[in-house]
Amino acid sequence: MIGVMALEHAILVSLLEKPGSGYELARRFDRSIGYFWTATHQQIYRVLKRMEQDGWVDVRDVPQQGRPDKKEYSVADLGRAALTSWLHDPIEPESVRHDLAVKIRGAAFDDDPAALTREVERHRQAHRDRLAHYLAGQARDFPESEPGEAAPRAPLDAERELQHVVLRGGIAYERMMIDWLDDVLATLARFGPGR
Amino acid sequence: MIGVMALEHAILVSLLEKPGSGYELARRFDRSIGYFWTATHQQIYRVLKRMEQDGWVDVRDVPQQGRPDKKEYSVADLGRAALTSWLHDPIEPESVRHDLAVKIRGAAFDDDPAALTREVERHRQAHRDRLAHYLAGQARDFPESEPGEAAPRAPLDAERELQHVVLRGGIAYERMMIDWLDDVLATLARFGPGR
DNA sequence: ATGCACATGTAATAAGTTACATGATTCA
DNA sequence: TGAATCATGTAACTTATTACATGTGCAT
Repeated sequence: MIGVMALEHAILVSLLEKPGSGYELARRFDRSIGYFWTATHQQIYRVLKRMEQDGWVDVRDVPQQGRPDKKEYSVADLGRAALTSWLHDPIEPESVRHDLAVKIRGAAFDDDPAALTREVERHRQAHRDRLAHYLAGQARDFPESEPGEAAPRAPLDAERELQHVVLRGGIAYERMMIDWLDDVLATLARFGPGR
Repeated sequence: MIGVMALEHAILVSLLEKPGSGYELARRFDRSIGYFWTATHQQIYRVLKRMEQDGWVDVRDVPQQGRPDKKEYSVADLGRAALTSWLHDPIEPESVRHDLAVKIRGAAFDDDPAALTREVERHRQAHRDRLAHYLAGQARDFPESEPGEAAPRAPLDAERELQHVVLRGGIAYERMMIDWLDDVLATLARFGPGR
């Protein structure tokens, strides 16, 4: 078996970090985990059901005051074994899908290339927003990391260190994207007015 | 309608750059276009058939010597209009899927974190290979760009400039990934031996 | 009463992957 | 004759998206 079905594994990692309900998982997938994996609540509930049937997770009904009851999921032994197995299984270096790159090459055949400039500026702003959000998260959750320093000075526990290095990856990605979109805008400006 | 169904649009762009058969498209999706969009030949033949039915592309039987005949596809007016419409339609800044990031956070719950080191090294090598491939392509197809210079000196035609800026994006992405994977390896080394 | 955050789902559709299948021509 | 490249497809399955659907409790 090759590296497939990663949503299950992302859920397992998230539940190992902290047990929670489908709703809570959906919110995490809009935040920290969502930085490198997206999933809607519909998908999460469906997969969670299957994982429960397969014995990967345990469920516990949690009555709540002031809000609807919830089902709290936690990782069972079988789930942990499945995760370990997946972790030891090599995966293919991911194949990227960049809609925006398709649009940029497509702009050569567009009568109105100014539309692309506006679109690229929108995306650039979105990446700036995301970068600001990541940096705020880093300052809040990893205050020990000095600005300009790639790594914390003293070794911490593995879980936190690994969360931090993933966050640094997100930060590097957003910075790269902003720089590249600047390059795209400069390129568009160079031949745009002369058309 | 929001920005969906981008395979059709990637095919339209590719056919506008140069008409070709499904087989040729599949090979392009393993090369230049494949840098930012992947598709198998099965997918391409299926979508091409639908696009033909919708009048987006024209087909022409091309008898060949020394090899099987092929169907050459080219973009019809309806297809060009569909592309323009999609180009002018804003798309969401893409949601990323990084299996490797899931694995990295998951490694905190793995008995054998050395397995992740090997996996990260494999990925790092794959990104180095891809970077070398991109740089070779740049040297071959855009010799006017000086090393260390972000952009060509004299304005070229839009199609080439846009292809080049997309390639520069691929190069920036691979460089960022290699640097980040170095950071990951350093992080793993810091707490790995002490476990 | 209206809207919002919390909470959990089903159904239909679209998109993507994997396995299977065929056939031509060239070259060793 | 056997492998490699070129060329085109079908079928089954899995995954992801979109639309629809329901209900609690709190605050305004």
